[in-house]
Amino acid sequence: MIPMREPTYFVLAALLAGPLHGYAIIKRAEEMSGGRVRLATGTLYTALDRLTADGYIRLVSEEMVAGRMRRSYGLTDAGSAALRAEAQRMAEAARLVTGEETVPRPSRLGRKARTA
Amino acid sequence: MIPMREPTYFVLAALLAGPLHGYAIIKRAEEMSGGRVRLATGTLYTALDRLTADGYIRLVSEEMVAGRMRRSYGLTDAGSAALRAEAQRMAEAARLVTGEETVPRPSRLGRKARTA
DNA sequence: TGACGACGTGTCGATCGTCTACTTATTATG
DNA sequence: CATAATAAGTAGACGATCGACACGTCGTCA
Repeated sequence: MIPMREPTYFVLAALLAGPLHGYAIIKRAEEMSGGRVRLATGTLYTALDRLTADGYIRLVSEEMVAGRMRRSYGLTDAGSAALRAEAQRMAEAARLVTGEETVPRPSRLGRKARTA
Repeated sequence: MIPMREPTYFVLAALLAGPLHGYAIIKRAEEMSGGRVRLATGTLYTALDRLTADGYIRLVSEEMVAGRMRRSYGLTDAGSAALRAEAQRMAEAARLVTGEETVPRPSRLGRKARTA
């Protein structure tokens, strides 16, 4: 599944912090992208079906709210791996043009030995 | 023209160092991507027409070689700008997932390289 | 000599994700 | 009372890509 289109990428990215339902994914993607990425509903719901069929996300809950189903989806391990692989690919492609290097941001938790 | 698909991005990226003809673009894109990106001829030649119509590249030379046209294309200013904007977009999207930061690589040659 | 791979440009039909537009329905705001 | 926001979903069209095909040259290897 390489490469991924932007809407698909943001659907997965929106789920990084935990499961969300459809409409919340649209809002989260918009927020993450600084307002730039606005998932159309037609894109979102077909993407949810496709990503579920591909095993990248899975339905984690179905609750009835105001007489309507609210379905929440979460990343699977495969989806998380695919998302990270895609981020890696984009970073490398971008580097070809920007001439910049990426350095790991120092995390104060679980600091590892710096591999210079 | 946001976002760009990967083949389109690599057609433009291949021209960063100067004009190339069709087949050379395919080889350069493959080389730049470490062998991963292999532009199909159907993709390449339709992309060249489209990018020319959009003003991102332009025909810079037509020579007869072995009874056949060899057309070389070069980036326009608009194409160069679009390519950099796209690289920027990808770097930002990647950063959302990888949790890394990009730092400018110190260039000891010309600062603020002028768009060829 | 004949086969084969690399070079080189180009077309065609199918595929697939996305987009626009539409539908349905509840709740909150003016 | 109308409008916006929340919420889920479908249908048809569009556009970039892909694989296959077409056509021809050049150099190499058996």
